[in-house]
Amino acid sequence: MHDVCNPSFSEVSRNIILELIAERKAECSWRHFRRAKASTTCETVFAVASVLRIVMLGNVMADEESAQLSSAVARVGLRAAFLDFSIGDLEWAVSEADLFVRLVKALATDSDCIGNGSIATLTLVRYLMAAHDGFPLARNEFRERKRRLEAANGLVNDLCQVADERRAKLDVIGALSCECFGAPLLEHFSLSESLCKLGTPCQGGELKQRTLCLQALAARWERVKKKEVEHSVIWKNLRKFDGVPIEYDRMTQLMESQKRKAFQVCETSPPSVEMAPKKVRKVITIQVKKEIIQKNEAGCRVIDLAQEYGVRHSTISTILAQKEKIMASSSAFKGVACVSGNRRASINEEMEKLLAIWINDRHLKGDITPTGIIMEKARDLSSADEEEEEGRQPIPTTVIKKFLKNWEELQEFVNKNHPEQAEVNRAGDIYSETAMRHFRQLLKKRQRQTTLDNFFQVSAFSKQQKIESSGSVDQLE
DNA sequence: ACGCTAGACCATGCCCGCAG
DNA sequence: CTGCGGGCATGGTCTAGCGT
Repeated sequence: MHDVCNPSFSEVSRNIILELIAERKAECSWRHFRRAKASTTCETVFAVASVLRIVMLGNVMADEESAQLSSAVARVGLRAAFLDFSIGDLEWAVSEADLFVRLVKALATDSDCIGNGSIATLTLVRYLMAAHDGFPLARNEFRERKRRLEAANGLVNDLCQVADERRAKLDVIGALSCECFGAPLLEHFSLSESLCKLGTPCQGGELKQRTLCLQALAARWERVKKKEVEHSVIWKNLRKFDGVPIEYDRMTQLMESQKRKAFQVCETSPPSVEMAPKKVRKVITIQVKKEIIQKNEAGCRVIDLAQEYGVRHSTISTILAQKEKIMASSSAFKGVACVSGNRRASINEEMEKLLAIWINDRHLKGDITPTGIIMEKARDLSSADEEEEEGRQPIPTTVIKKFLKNWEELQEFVNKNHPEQAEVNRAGDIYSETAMRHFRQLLKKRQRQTTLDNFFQVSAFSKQQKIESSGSVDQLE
């Protein structure tokens, strides 16, 4: 660790830093930087300068960049590499050099800069920001995160294979940017604009103006992000990746699942928070539930069943609590994954049974039943069920017919004799639509059901006849 | 097509009773 | 007291239905 009192430091490091930032013509950043150098260490100053270079030039991990950095280190006689600076020094430097941090933040959120940069860039900036925001990371943790983020870089490449390359990469980097800064990526803000707005000397009211500019940019991002579903998908998955590695297939599956949802508010929790893998809700079918109930009745313990079926013990308890309901229910279609608990299930079960009987009957007759006809039949049966669902006393068909006839007569009478026919017609149409339609449909359904019943009776009768006739033939033989 | 809502139900965490 | 089995309350997720 070198002391700042080293008389040669100021001039040498200033030159180096100016050299480093010359490419981007951001000399002004030195002025910000200078405020922090007075009592800090050489290593810290150099480290911050290195970060500045990384942020501005993009990819520190390239061999060429590393060589330049080593050269710079050699020239000022510092042994410290940029990854080896002390966290205490960095914290101090960052807290003192708030303007510098703002600059780094602004530059690092620029899409051109980040887009050309590496994950390592973000890692280092993240390190800066973590220290600045009060979440200092232990060195080992920092390195572990760096390792993970580099692995995440591989994930970026995978994503690029399944999505638009630049888009996906920017999305991931944007997500990483969120994670690094707790602030979003300003993806449409070019580097030159950043430098123009933020790279000039920051003094007095101008600083305030620039702060407002940053806030405006943040607001701009807020508008952009709401339209970007993929951002949240990749963001969330990157968070998961940073916590617990997830398989690529699993991730794409999650992406498909989450694309259906609206964009959720970008999370801004501290970067050290690790996310658990997204849980997947399993659906236990009626068949499986029945198996569970039967095994339990045979003496199998709840805990064993839970282990066997890979569910929580309380889930088994819940199933057992609903034992009667589950056992009473049935799926007319063997092998069909009839989802238990679906609120439509109970309504549909009866309909399924009737439908199965009907289809079986047609199969026995050698008919091939088209899907459309099956669906139509299902609708009919379902309608009949709904009528019973109401729980009211069924209205006799004759009463409905009489009622409808009376209504038609009433309409006819009013139309003939009322002075304001237009108004009456309008009111009559509304009433007919809202009240009378129900009874007309009810009558129609019953007529269909009667036809079906007749059909079943005829079928059953013909089958019975067939059986009897074949039996008599057997007897004769 | 999309968003909202209600209902169903699995997952989680906490609590209680019981046996050793 | 401790560990285990089971129940209960609550939250999260999914799906169907409905309105716009």
